[in-house]
Amino acid sequence: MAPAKSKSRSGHVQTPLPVPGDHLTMADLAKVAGVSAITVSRALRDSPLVNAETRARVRQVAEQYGYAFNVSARNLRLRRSMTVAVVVEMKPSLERQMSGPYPLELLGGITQELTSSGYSVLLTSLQGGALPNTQAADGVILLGQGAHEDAMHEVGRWGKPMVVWGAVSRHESQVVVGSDNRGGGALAAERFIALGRSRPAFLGDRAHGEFAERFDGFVASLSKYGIVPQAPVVSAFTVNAGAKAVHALLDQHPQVDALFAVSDLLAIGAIRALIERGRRVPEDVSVIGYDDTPLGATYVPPLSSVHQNFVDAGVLLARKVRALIEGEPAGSETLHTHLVVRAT
Amino acid sequence: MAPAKSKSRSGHVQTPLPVPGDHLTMADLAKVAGVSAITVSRALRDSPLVNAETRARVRQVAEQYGYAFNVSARNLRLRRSMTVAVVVEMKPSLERQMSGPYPLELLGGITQELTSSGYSVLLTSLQGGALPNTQAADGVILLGQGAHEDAMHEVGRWGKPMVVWGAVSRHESQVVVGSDNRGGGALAAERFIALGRSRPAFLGDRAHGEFAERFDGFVASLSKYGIVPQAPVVSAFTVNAGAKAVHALLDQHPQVDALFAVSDLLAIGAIRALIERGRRVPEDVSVIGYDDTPLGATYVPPLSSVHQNFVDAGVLLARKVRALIEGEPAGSETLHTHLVVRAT
DNA sequence: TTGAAAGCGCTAACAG
DNA sequence: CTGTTAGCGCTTTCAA
Repeated sequence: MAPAKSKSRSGHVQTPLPVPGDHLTMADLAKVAGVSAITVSRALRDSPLVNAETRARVRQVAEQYGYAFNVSARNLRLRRSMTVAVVVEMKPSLERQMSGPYPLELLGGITQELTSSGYSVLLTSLQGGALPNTQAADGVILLGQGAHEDAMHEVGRWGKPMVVWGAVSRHESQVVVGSDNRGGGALAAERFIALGRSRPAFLGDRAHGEFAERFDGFVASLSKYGIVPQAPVVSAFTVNAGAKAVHALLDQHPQVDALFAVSDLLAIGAIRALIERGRRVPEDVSVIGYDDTPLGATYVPPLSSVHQNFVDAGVLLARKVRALIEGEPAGSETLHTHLVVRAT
Repeated sequence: MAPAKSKSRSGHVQTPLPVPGDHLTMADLAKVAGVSAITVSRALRDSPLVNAETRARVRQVAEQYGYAFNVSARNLRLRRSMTVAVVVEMKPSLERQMSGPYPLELLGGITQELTSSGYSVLLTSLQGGALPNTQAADGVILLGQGAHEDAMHEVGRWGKPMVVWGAVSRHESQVVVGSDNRGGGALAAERFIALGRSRPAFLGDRAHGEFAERFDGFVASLSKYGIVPQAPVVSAFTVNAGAKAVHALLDQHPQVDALFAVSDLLAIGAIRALIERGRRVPEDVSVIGYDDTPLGATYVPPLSSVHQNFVDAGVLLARKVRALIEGEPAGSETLHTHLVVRAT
């Protein structure tokens, strides 16, 4: 009395043939298609080890029966998860505001590239410790505003392929993708020079790796013309912080004629302060922001800003983890940056 | 000659005991701790079916040997993925701008709630069709700006627990979480009434479900005072669209004295247009935006806006899919909304 | 080109 | 409280 396999919802012991809508396995499909399970597996993966005809038949059956591939089984067998964990700081705080579409575009690029190559994207934040699921990822991408040194070390300890978004120069031993911050700073400097400005200032917290690089590029380019910029203390990322810093700056250096801010938000705060102090923008003071946010673009006056393509950045991050996971080499890389000149 | 198991990196056939740093299984831990694999499994899951002492020993060994739990194996065995797919529109387009921290906060809330209850968050976009990985999720959360009817039906067809972020009233048969859009509209209306305004207008595309609700709430509250608002055509989400709409509105109805916009961006565009047309804000025209973005809060003048807590919304979405997955009931729900009164 | 056997690491079900 | 047995669904050998 060999008990017939009867998972089918139809439930007839005499009908081992599955029914569309059932929960199917490759073995079930195999039965229907008159082949073995391994052949189904091959057909579904486009293996060259299967006849084109057979493959077509199998796929057709799979389609018809609404077969759903079991990822867990494959992963268990392959000892891989085909998953990349993305660690993001999702709690916008006062000092560290996740403004604009920036992180979302980055996520978009990552997701697009990774999913189209068969990986899936696991979203995680830092709080709460590493989940088993996160630890099972084949690789990790670290986002956030660059201050995640601790996270970097923690994740680094897992010994997994890891790629970081941030300031490239800071972490020699890691694979880092970042925009060309020095180049961005240089762009702003050159623009100011072209406009004949000679008393520029830099607005941004240089404790932040990426901003330090922008500052360096800014300073280096200006120094070719014998100019040394002011660099007032800026405590935060917000419009108010920008305004406050500029008020303080004007108290000390009323002749400032150009401002380069590390974010559009800061730049907007700067413009506000300038206007409150009777300066005209751009007649008296030129202002350049960073990130080219829609916010800046549609501000009055429309803000000139350094543009970075975050979607591309996301794609690049994804490619690099993938390379690392697959044992190929990958190095740090810097993304091209350009200046969008608008009214300011 | 029974071949000794020798996965250990140490490689000695005589040393079946694993070594810290190896790739370990529960069976390996079991050997070290002098128990069986199932006991290890129970200990690690805090099952009551295991002695406290045994549990402690097992956990200690696991810790010491750097044991990594294999999620795939558990998922295969349990026939679950412990994963929730989040479908997001990550490509900010011109008409549908993902402005502000909105989607990221939502994601933050979702991630926080889901990961802390053992689920992981799988990020997916719509393009490229449903990946096997996505289809394997135990549940789905649909984000995006509400126009994802097609996605909703597609995902609905998978027959998985699904929760949607958007306009609650639109989809009776689905579990929808959304902010109290009608309430938000009413809040704006009441504020205008309190300010003695009598010729208000609504700014936003009513083809969008959530905006239609805001409009309804706005109209309903105003009607109690016998007031019918203007509702010019607004084509997009941007500052420019807001400005354009208001210019057109002023051409037709120069006496407008209050504007309620469905987004802060739109509201800012509106203020710009008002000023260009010589109107003072708020002396001549009151303006209220939506979403209470940092952008609006720090604008000059600081924008009054309807606030919604997106982190809470994310948490709620997460709780509801989880409930659905676990077979508990869950209904649609509306989130409290309040008006932040600033200068406008 | 196809198939049979084996096993990835875990846990539910049933003994003991 | 602990253990034995079995099997989740897939794919890498190896053989035909």
